[in-house]
Amino acid sequence: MKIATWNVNSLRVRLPQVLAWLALEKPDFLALQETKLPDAEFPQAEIETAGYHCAFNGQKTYNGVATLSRVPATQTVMELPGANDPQRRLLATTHNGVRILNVYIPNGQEVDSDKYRYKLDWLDRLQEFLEAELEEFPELVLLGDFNIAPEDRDVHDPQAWAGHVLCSNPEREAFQGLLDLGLHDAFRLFESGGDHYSWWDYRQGAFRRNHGLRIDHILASHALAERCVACTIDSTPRKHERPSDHTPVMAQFK
DNA sequence: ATGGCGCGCGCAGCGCGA
Repeated sequence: MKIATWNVNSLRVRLPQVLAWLALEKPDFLALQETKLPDAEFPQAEIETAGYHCAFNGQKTYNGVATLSRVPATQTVMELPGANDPQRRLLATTHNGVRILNVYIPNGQEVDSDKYRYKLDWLDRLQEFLEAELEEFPELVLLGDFNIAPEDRDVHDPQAWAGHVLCSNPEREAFQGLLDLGLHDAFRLFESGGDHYSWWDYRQGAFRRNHGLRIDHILASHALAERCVACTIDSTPRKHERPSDHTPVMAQFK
């Protein structure tokens, strides 16, 4: 079983790359973030032709998540409990007993801004939701664009980023809180070193210089982590013409 | 110190991302 996540920064623009990547890697699941299109404009026919079912939770212009899968979804949830939030950032689905929580966690813009407070509040609500979900679904994956670099080894220049959004202590503590509920960072099951990133700024030749951050994650419950045999970041799509600034992360389970 | 790129919207230039 292969499970992947990719922030595509507009599915309209990136659809050809997504279809090519599906054909090449043949994952069982692909969680997309920043689809940036309303549900009525979701390219369902093209993706079904490629052999995937689609669950999607989108809006115009901003945000939007979708989960592509070989097995159709049941038990779909599109809202975190406890808030009436118009931003489409969550999609929870079940596929033959495997629970997939696809998230586009808020960016936060700047520490102490309103958007930063919204991010921390969103993470609090995710923590509560995840706790309940783990009781119901032992085989669970929480994956997506977390907009958090969990540790300094996930940052190309930790000194420059110290205390800034994506690296601040409250964000990192919230990330650790998710792990403490019983999740494992799949990438760190296999690789303890630095220089492995999932996002690079479009500017300053950041990709060429490997000036990136590891902010896209696949977190697996105990039951699935025991079966995890690989987790890799595929940087090849970042080399394409008109790339997303994020690149896919994929985990394999026996 | 600032913006640097790419996207959406919509037709100019701005908000946003990270």
